[in-house]
Amino acid sequence: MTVRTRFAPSPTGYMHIGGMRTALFNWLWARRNGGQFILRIDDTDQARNLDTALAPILSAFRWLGLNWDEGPEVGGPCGPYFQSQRNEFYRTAAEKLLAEGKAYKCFETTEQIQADRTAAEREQRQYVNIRRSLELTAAQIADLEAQGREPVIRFLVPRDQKVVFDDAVRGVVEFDAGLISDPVIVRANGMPLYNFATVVDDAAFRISDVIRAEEHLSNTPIQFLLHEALGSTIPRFAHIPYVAAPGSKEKLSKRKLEAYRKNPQFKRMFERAEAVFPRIGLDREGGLDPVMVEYYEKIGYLPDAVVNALSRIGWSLDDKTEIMSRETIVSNFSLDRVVKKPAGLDPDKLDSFQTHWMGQLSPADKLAGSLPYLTAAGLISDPPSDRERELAGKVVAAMGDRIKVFSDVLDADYFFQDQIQYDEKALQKRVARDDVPRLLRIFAPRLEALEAWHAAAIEAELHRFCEDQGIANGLMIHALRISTTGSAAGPGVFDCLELVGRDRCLARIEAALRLVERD
RNA sequence: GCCCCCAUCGUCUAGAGGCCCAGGACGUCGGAUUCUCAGUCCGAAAACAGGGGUUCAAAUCCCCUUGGGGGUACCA
Repeated sequence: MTVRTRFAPSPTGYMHIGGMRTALFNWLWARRNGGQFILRIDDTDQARNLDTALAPILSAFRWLGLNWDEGPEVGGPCGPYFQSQRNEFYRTAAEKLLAEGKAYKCFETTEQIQADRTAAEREQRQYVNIRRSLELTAAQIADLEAQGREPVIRFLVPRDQKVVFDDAVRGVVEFDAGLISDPVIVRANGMPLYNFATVVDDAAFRISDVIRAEEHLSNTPIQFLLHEALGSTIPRFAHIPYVAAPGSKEKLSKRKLEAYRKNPQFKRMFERAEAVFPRIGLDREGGLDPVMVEYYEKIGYLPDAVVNALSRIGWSLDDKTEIMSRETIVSNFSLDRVVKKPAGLDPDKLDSFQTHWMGQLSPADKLAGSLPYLTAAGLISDPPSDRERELAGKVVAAMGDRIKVFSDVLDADYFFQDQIQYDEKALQKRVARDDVPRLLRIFAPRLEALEAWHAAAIEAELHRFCEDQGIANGLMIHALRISTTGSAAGPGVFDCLELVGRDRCLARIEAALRLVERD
């Protein structure tokens, strides 16, 4: 049997990182088995603007390279792939169940149901709905309908059964159907409910493996029974652990964002967002926080790093392998190596994957990834001129693995701007000390007189100077770094000087000296 | 309340009765390299939730306790 998996997002705007992990496992399982991965849009509660809510989700899939074989924009033989357009299928299925006596119209009022529930609670037993509507005669039903009472359709759960299925990650799981309330499968307004629409569609799409988060485990007996009632082939189920919030075992939720800020690692991510997004013209509205896939894209993570990190949440290849290419993951992924306990996304570990995959990038790719940040921040023009592009190339090369995420290139803004900000503390520590200002005043003219302006020549000149003066190289090196870049950290100082350019170096040394001497 | 699931270093995990006084990775802490930062390289500390069984032998199997989590909708 061909493996067909699906992921069914609701169009809610941005793509949740936990949901993406579930999608990834579906995608991996399909790819691993040479099957198909299907995207279906669960938009049964309608409303909302579908296009604006769906576009970011599809774009997140594209960014990560999780291509879908059937679904929105690509179509496929089982379409339509929007549940809102599949109503006739649900209606037909519901009518079939009704006709076979496997479902019934329920006229129960919400007040009555509430009362039944309260009674059950009082007796400390599981609430199971009372099937009063089943007692109604045809005449009574006709009467109620004539009164304009709109019934819901409930699935008649065979309560004498035990539902047993072999979950690919949990093993054999057993539920007592006697404890399951008859689920509403069609609302009074005619719209289907999740459990029902899912079953009808999974059958219609010939889904072989339902891989989903474990919060759906308790939906499974209902879906199992529905499949049986409909006479469709029951898919294999695999309930993978949900992605936990940082520092807890709770499900990661976008509603609890404020609490996550207190987690040290997540705090760092939020701070990075605050530092980067305003500079590239993004506000932090719209869910650009570390719970959403878009955050990682906009900060400048590599899809391969994110896929690598996501694949390791609840799954491992063996006892050693951590760094895995997409191909390695695809060819080794298996459901029986998925763990059962919830696991959190570790931002530190993500960063270490990121550092690794960034290191694998060619200079050209690194530049290509960095350029959009430089243009968005207005550091170079859009599109960049040849000169800007050349400078950017050199800067990116000089920055080396200091660029961990593409937006880190913004740390090198001093190569592109005339005006720089001096790091006050560093200035005090490295320039405003001992003899340094005087030495800088003597050294500046020697820089000015240098024949060729490149790193090696500058370095040679500096060494000569330090020897003449009988001082340690470090003294001048630090002073030069701070005064020409404003920053205490960065690429090798001679590269910095070369890239800043002679005129700007001289002007900045002068500016730094004035700042220091003013005190 | 009821149903279901889960439980190994701070974190992600390896471990499916002897290979484990528990292995790897991230993080942390030391040290080396160095003009800073980043990186790289060495090294260290760090875990089987508790209690009962079963067995010659248990992190691994069973039971109980505790703890965590999910579900219990005309949400998905």
